[in-house]
Amino acid sequence: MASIHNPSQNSLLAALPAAEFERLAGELELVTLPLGERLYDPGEQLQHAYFPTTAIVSLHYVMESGAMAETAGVGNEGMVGVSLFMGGDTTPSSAVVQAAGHAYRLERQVLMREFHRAGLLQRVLLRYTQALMTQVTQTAACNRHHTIEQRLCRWLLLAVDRSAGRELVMTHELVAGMLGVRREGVTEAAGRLQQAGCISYRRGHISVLNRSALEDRACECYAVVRKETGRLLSDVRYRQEPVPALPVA
Amino acid sequence: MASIHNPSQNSLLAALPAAEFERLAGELELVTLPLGERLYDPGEQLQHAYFPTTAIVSLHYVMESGAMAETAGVGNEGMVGVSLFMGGDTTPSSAVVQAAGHAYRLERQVLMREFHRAGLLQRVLLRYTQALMTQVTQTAACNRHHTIEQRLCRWLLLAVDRSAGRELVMTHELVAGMLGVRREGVTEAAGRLQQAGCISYRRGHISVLNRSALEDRACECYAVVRKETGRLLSDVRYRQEPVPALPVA
DNA sequence: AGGCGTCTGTTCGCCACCGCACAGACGCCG
DNA sequence: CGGCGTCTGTGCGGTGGCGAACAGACGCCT
Repeated sequence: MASIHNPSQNSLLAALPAAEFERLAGELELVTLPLGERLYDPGEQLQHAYFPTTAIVSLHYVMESGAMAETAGVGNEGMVGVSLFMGGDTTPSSAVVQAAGHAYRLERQVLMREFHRAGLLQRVLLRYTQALMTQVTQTAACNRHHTIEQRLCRWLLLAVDRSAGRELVMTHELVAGMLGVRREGVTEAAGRLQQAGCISYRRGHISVLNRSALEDRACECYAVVRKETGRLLSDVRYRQEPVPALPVA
Repeated sequence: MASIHNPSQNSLLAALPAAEFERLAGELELVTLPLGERLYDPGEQLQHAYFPTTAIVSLHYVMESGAMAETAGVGNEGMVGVSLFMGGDTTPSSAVVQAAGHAYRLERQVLMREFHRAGLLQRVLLRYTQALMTQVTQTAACNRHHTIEQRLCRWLLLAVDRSAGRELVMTHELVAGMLGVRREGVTEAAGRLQQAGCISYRRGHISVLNRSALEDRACECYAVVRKETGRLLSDVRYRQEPVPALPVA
């Protein structure tokens, strides 16, 4: 049963040299992450770091008014819980499972211990944190200057890049939460994209039909995030089986 | 002449134990940063890290369209150039001097060497990076949900917190660039704040008259950033001579 | 003192997005 | 198979912010 799961499905873990990988492998615990599960809440002391393989996790911030906005997403290219090794142990954000799947998790103490060995793991984690920062930065600018439709395209592309297939289990309502907009706004934008043949959807499911058309309608932010993630994690990339790989220089 | 300047005016440097501080002191170069100077541009290989003392630096992102938005500000509580030790050497953002003043800078190689000693400097820098991430995250959410007036209040408060006095040398035009809005929007919002007695301004200068009134009109984001920065840098705080210190738990 | 570049004030039409309200449709579950 | 909860479609008025255009005012510079 566990044979189909392997820590090296996560790019960060896969990037480690054999010795470090082996040392960690014994400590990694495979967990199943159901849709909607909260990995941590604002101000909460983190106990584990998560390395998603098939799951996708969304980092977001909830305002006093209840309004929310996603600041970054994490798939098999990254990890959840960077503040463990950055210090401070908590953040004002929360992390919620956006697509059910699996992840390997590591105890807080184990992660800290390995991080402070100053081996390749440290290097990989810091680089990933830098990529995460880029993503958040881009989201900040994007939120300010781009339309709902552009941001929806960007979000869909980033989401399918992290998925095995091209169908997302996702309602307009949830997407609206991620983008920090009204549900109706998503319905309208999605309707236009469907009419244009970029995507198709039915109650709770969204499929990407035409990647490049979506990329044309997306804002520059998608390409920036993708390119920068590729650059920083060089040989370590997003999972992208059926995807015509962007030439990551 | 140099006697009035001291590296310990920067909180991160001041937080170092004597031994580490001394070792660095010889390598720190005092520089004068004039308004508008660009410390780095997107994609450029960084050569120095900057630890501001009296200067304030703004990190921002410029879109293809030319529109821009600040993602974070750095004063004497922080440093510019975290990507040096995070890896990757470059970022898609740029750093521009927002308020003229001084900073100490460190050669790239020296910073790297000291960072990898894994002493307190590393710890301090990672914690600061975490605080920076909080600031960017908050900006992302704020850009999505708050009005120009609220964001202007937040921005003014963060700016005076980093300044010695309560007057900022700053035009509406520049502020608009930071907030990623039209100049006219800033003029209108500033007009209202002046009428309410929160601030006063004249051509190129803005003075904060009533902090608490500004705080009331600001969005929650100001308090979150300030509190989180205080928490992460515990004994290491924003300069705040005339400011009634927030109880930083 | 005069002149000019920059900064500020104000106005007007326009549009993306909001908040609300409600109709229909899907699909799970008893 | 019928029923109900959730999700999707659509329409309405309201508004914050945009883009453009221009008048006035400040203040530096000669």
